[in-house]
Amino acid sequence: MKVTINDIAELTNVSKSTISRVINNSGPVSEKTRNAVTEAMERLDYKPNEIARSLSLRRTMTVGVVMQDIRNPYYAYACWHGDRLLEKSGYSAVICNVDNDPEREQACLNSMGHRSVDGVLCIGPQEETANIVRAVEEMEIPVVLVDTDPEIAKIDTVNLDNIYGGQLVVDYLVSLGHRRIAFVTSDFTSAERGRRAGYSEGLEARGIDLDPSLIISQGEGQWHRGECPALMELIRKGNAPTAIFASNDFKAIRIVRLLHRLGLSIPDDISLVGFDDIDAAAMVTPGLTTIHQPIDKMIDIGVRILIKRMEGREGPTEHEVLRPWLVERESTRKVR
Amino acid sequence: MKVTINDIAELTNVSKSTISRVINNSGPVSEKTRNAVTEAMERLDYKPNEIARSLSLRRTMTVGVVMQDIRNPYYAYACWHGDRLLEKSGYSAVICNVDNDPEREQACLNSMGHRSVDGVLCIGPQEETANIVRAVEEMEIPVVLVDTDPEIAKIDTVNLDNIYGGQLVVDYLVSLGHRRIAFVTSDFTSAERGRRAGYSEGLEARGIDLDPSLIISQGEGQWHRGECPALMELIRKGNAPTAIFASNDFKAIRIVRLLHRLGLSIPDDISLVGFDDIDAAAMVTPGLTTIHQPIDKMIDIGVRILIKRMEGREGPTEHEVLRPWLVERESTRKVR
DNA sequence: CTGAAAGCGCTTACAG
DNA sequence: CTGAAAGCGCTTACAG
Repeated sequence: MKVTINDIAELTNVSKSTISRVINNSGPVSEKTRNAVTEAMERLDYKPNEIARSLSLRRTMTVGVVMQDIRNPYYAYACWHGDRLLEKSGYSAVICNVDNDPEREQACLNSMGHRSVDGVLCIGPQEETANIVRAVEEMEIPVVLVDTDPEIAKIDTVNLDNIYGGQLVVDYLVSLGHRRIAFVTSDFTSAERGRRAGYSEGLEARGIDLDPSLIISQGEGQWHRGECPALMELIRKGNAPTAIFASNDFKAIRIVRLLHRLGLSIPDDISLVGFDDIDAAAMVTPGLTTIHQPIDKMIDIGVRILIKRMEGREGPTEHEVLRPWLVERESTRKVR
Repeated sequence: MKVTINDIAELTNVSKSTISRVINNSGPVSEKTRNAVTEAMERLDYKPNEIARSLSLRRTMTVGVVMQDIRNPYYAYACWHGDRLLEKSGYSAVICNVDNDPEREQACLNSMGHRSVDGVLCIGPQEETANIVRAVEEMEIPVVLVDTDPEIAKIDTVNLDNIYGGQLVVDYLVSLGHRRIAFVTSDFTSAERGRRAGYSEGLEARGIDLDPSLIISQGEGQWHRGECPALMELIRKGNAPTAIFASNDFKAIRIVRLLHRLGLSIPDDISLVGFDDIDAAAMVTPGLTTIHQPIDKMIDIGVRILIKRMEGREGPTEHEVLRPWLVERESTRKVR
């Protein structure tokens, strides 16, 4: 039923070699036959079968995008941006969601091989990076990693300077007079661990002793449920910090809710700083002071590298590291 | 470089017909040759080329998912859920983002034809439905629409009863003693228009005259910028409603911010109800009372219909309409 | 149980 | 400028 190149050949009495030439604008074709063919294609509403094309050309012009969790708006945005860039360069994206599950990630990477994508872009942090490294090494197609760093020299990566970001937060809070600054996290990803390192180093640089009771780490499950018993305990005992640094905005927003229930006001009683600058950070009340992670720039660079590799350009492995910056909103103020 | 079925044939001295049989478990193969083939495949780490397979079989086992805006967390969730279901049935999803742009949507639908997906699932409301209808009619593959209703009898659709949802809100607010209930919207999609109709009908059913000054409609651009001058004006003039019904949670969250700036408290000064029950509705402070739209169920049904169609089962066009329900949180209270 | 052959819908040297 | 032929990597009647 679907019209093929043969139908056009039959209708126009032109060989499919020539028709292929007009479709792809490859090789010389006389004006006359070109017109005839073009007209026939329009008349029959002919569209080349991309599958057949891919098989012949041995390239599919699609790239696989593997996402840890597309439900996370931050990565959904990254995905959106990547898709747009790829499309501009004539590629289309096949998005594969792996839900932070290393097994599904492995399966996904495998199927990317089967489905014959021309390259793979992995977006988002993962707890475990061993499997991705193994998978990448087995692939014959280029892979670039954005916002996840297995620290393997031969894989192209684009990352944020999380340590610097952590320091920024501490510097800023200290400049507002805060000295009792809590850090809340899950230490789930290397990004969070970097932010924690920045927190420690920032305090040290300012000559503030690190109080271990102010570092609160709990599983992602608890965060999802919106609980943080350790922090509640601290406050109940009268040891409340004057400021809280949350390892990401998602956790910061949870904290807003918890403090509100306790009758504490942000920023009057406690200042709060997040990390990432997700959309919700600006929408929430009070607006969240946070560290802006330029995910769009990171994706820009990642896509650029990937396209370069897919076009066969070799060159040394790239490891880009971008610097974040602070966005001041309404959740922080000078300590009383 | 990539190992093909021919390499296996050569290595095992078995014809590729037979090898294909063991790969697909189609037709009889002796235990002995099956073992030999399986072993060879493992040894060479052979993976069938899905592109070639698709070309032969004339089905790709992929479905196109067209999203109006994947950055919208609500639809990102829908997409995630759909992807998961499809995967369970052996399909993989190609997600295509169209950014509420009818032209990009058209292009996307066209390219879906090229890329030879086996079916298309469209998720999310669109302002204009004429083009999708046209495109769908030209397609030789099944298409089902979720949460968008062009009101065309021959396209399968799954939708929410938005009118009923709007009535639910009014009933609930009236039961709390509210009579001055504002409705804020953009009237952008048919869903919003349905909610508005429910609002009007709900008021009428309760014998409350509709006050046109309490219906505030403004473009999505203004909502994005977080402005709502008409509402501000109303309040400044002392004509504040006692409750506000926002056509979706996104707008409700904007309202929270605006009222907060005015020094008004939710729910003490004004009650607020949203629509959709996005994740943020539960995370925000105060927790947002809203109408739960069971998008996962809607996707379930949509995918089920689509798979049925892709498997060739005909049957009458389906138009499912689901009922939403109210989720009470902290943004509403009895009128003083 | 197994294999040779044709076919899926394209592209691309090669020869004319 | 144009066409016949081979090939991309699979599947599937058909014959044995």
